[in-house]
Amino acid sequence: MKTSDSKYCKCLYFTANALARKIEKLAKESWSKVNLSPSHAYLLMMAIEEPGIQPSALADHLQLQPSTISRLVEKLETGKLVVRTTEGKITNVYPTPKGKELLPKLKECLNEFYSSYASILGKEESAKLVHSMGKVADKLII
Amino acid sequence: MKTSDSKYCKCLYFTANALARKIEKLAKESWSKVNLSPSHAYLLMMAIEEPGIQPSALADHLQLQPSTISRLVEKLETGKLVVRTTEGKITNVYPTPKGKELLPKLKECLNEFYSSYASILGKEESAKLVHSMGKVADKLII
DNA sequence: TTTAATCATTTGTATGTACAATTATTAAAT
DNA sequence: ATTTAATAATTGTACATACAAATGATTAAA
Repeated sequence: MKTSDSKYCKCLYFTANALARKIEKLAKESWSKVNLSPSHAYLLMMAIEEPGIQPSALADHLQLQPSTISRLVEKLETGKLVVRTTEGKITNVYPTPKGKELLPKLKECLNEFYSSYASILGKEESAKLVHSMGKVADKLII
Repeated sequence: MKTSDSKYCKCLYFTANALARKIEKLAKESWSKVNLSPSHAYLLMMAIEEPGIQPSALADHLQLQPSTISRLVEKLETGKLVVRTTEGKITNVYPTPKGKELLPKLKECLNEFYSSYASILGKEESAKLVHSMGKVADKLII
């Protein structure tokens, strides 16, 4: 059944979640090549591009709760892709060499993901949607 | 930080999920009055409006996996809001009297949720967004 | 009629996410 | 200077969701 045939297709909750789940699935496929979930991959990319980035900044950029960031970093650390150092109350997250090595592949996955949805939705339409979703999300400061 | 200020604000994965999480939060607040998560509430409403509905139909309408439906129904059954009967390979989900009693409150929550986001986003803009998200979700048959 | 395939649903297990509480550190206020 | 408040991050716990495998029932094929 199509999303727009559902009984609740006019509900923002329902539609936003249905869409997010489908996109998540597509993204997971793209990142399966590096054995990372999309969230882990984005976090790792941030740590590579901004070595020493703090969990609070990661939470801001990824729009996730600090506790979630802890868990994500924990897992990447187990996989030896990042390391944490703590001085005082501040923690820094650095990529390991193994993590840095992954960068080209990560970008490949990202591009593959981009083009996979662009080919389905159209480049312009998807960009427009992303923009309007972002605008709406901004207003929902809860 | 705003969603549109994030490093990944142009990524469909990131934006769709950030938006969905924010909406989920808003929805949870609305349904906290009946002590149900939004998904449970929608499922219960469907069971009330279509007594005997099958898990597979629920999965279709709610765009969730059958296993997820099992778990949702399980919990509603524990709370004595629905019951399951099984004949052969087919299961039917019926609301209990206690479940049915909840209907007016459920609709109140739904309306409160609708107006809470309409007041933030505007009635027309939110309707437009829902529509375009639905259209995109339809294309993403994965 | 027996066997195989398909279908509807449920379990086992894992994962990402969040909330609330906690620890540890730094800054502010009296 | 001591107490209080604020900040950064982590843990305990819980939950919605999904995948893969298993169960049980029906239908189709041999």
